[in-house]
Amino acid sequence: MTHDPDRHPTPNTQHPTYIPDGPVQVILTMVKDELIRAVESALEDAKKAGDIRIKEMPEVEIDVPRKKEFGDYSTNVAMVLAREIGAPPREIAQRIADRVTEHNGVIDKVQVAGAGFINFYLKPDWYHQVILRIHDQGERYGTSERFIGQSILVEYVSANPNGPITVGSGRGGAIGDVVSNLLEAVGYRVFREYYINDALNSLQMQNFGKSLEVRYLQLLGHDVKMPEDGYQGEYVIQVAKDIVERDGDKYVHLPKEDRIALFTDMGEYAMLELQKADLEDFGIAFDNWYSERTLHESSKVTKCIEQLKERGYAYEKEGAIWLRSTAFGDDKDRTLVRSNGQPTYIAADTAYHADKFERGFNRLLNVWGPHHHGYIARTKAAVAALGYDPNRLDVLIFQVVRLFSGGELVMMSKRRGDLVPLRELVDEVGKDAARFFLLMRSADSSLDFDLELAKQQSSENPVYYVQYAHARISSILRQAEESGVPIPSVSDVDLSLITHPSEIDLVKKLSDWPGEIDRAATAYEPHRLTAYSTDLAALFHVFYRDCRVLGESPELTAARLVLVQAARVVLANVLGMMGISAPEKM
RNA sequence: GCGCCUGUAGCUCAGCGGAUUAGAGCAUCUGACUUCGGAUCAGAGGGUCGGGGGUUCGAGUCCCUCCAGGCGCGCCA
Repeated sequence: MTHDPDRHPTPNTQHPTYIPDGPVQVILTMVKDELIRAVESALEDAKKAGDIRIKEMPEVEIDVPRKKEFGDYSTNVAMVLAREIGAPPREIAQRIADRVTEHNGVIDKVQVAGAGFINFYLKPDWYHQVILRIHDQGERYGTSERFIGQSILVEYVSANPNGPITVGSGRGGAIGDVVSNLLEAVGYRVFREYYINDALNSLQMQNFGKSLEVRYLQLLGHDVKMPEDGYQGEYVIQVAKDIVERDGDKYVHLPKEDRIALFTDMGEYAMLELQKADLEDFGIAFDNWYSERTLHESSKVTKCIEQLKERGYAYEKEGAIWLRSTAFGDDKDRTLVRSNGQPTYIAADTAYHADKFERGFNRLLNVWGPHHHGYIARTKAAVAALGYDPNRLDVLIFQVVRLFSGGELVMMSKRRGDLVPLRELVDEVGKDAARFFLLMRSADSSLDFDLELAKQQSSENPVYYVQYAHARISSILRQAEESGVPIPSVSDVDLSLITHPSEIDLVKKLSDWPGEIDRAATAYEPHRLTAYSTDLAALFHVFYRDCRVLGESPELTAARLVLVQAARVVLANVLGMMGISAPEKM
């Protein structure tokens, strides 16, 4: 078994890198920046003229208003300044608005509204720029170079190698995978890693080895009983069967201790293979599988403890060695080495995090399951005790998954819903639906997975709804080509024919994509993508109802084909970012 | 007892560092197909944003407190 840590991060070859070749202007940012500059210039002019008396320039924020009657963008800067100036916000807003237009070419109209908002209406040709850009950038559209030159190691799933990947871990997998995609899209070099909790002294692993050993002996007719806390799962018997089939009874006569050690090893190997396959069929692949055991074997754990002692953050008490994590805000100090001489999980995890930093990553992200929030403080403390800035480590905790079928909570015997094997879920609803549903809620919320809905092939099922939009677009483009209408080149098309409100709404949504990526990536919020994808699909369907593409005048058909093409690009990009297929036919 | 997460429409949930009249899907009711995929679309009803204080010109959003639910608090991992 080879899961030696790869000491040097290598470029990720298994996933597309979203790093663009040349400088990329993010559209949303571009327009926002222009508007910010326009407002700032207006403010400075007003200040010079004595219209507005302020000491320092405020930070100008540009928002997308909730309602489109309020324009394309708006700012609340006048309300922010109201207190300092001591004048009504609307009056200040008017003074700024009067000076804004002369500073910017994309603004069509400026309006003061509400409590003192300045609403901006953009010139229509700005939307044409969006379409041009999407065609120009294709699958790179939406990516940015914001974090170019930075690297991040994302650790996720990291289950014990003693069973199949569960639905709960699957949620972590989907989140980790898509967050990784997002981080790549904003310029990070991303390294995806699975930490194998395979320490030999771990009770879980020993217990697993014993259970496998018992199943093996039972299959060979020996009268041995499973330990009460043993692993009852069917898969343990299957692994034992495989061993009997391959090796027969050759382990029966070994000393019991040796036999258990051997079966722990063989079991782990089998489970890692199983887990890799489970994850692969779920669309997840790692750059590296990092074995906890190797940390002990290479004495990195020992060295790490020595280092902590030297730094004064590890001490001996009652025959054990403790981490002084309270020095960094943890509730209590934590045991690093038990009085029987065996290092704890935390000791290994500390060494592991040190190793991650030593490998040269700028940032670390751990995607952890619901039961690990208590470990954030101690892990950060350990990192800080070793002299690393704990702010370079982020931990994303996600909540439990519950499976529902026909309104009933699914229980597997006595097991919780999130202990159902991921494979069973994927077999039942498919990879695309499984991923979409597991991504659908914010990580902070527990997730109720509706199996019936996920299987449904109707618009009620969001993943079908979104994929249907993509298939529908593909169908239009296909039909255009079949009927001899060539897909025009953007430069040959008169985009000023794109004027219908449904067309404009669609384009505006397309223009949001770079901003959506940026926010979802920097806040580690992959669930935003599911919402964005359904919004985009909905706007396409509205457009489809209102605007015919084929059979209009050649010029209008050409313009709409270009728009439809752009929608397809973005829809495919969103689905691709989520690891979900974008079918041309369904 | 301490810590983390959650509490928004009948249900499942969005609501970004506070801001113009709180949103979506489902469910309910009413509508739309001789033409590009009806696996679609339109309209209607439905909310004291768990309660109470506070900060603010302005709070679902920030602070405090209480209540309810989930999950953690090991010389287990």
